[in-house]
Amino acid sequence: MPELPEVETIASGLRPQLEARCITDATILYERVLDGEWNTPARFLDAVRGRSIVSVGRRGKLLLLQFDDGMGLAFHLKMTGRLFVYDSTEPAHKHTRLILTLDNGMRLFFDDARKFGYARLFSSQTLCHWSFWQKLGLEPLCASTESFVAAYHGRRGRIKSLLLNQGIVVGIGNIYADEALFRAGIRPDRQADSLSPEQMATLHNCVCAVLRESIAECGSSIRDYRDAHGDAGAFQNFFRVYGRSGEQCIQCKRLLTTARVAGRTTVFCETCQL
DNA sequence: AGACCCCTGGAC
DNA sequence: GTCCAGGGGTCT
Repeated sequence: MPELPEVETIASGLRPQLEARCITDATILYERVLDGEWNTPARFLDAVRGRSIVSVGRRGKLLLLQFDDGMGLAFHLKMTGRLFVYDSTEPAHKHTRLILTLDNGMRLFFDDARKFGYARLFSSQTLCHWSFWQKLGLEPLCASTESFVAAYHGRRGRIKSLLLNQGIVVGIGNIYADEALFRAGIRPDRQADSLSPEQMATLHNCVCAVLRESIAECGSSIRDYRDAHGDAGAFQNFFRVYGRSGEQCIQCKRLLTTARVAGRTTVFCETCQL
């Protein structure tokens, strides 16, 4: 699934196609794609028709369409969600769950093979009752190193599971957790409270570096991810550990180790990461 | 911290 | 068939 760089890439691609457009209609092909207070087709349709999109943004791994009156629509793509804009001739695909029709005749498709993703309408009122939203942590690329280090201070548990915790810092998933920890020379199973502030500062630098480099490559395409134009990203060609279990460490040439950390497959180098 | 759960599809 | 997958929620 899309992590921060992938959602950022999708937002960049959708922006010119959606900004200043009006939503004239919606087609719900899978009812459970709707989340939140407007989670029935009737409520959703009634609330979304006629809204104009003033901006396309991202918060953590959520893609946001902001309307003009404090309302908005949030998409969580989870593992296999995709967003594309097509012209009116494009038929719904096998995994299309939601279609928004625009005032220029184009249509925004939300496709999601595994049905984990959702679309959630929100208003400034309802946003405060959405606990996932309320709990979201720091944006890593906006946070100062001091605030990043402070956010993890006093937290217990393995560092990788804390990196995956969206309540502390947002946007990091399984790929970028492993890649950042390798760059920082930190084992994924290290207890976070055993790391020095200097090591945590290094980790912040590595998190930012890997996220920025991935954004520059339009994200990582392993299986399902495609940007808003249907194109694959290229950052998978630059992975140092993710998906390379059993291959040689690029630094020390020893074989990379695979483990299960925080319930996720984890690849790291036992020599280079301490 | 772990074990499930939500689902589907691809690799083997 | 079995196992795996860019996420996150809940329950023990």
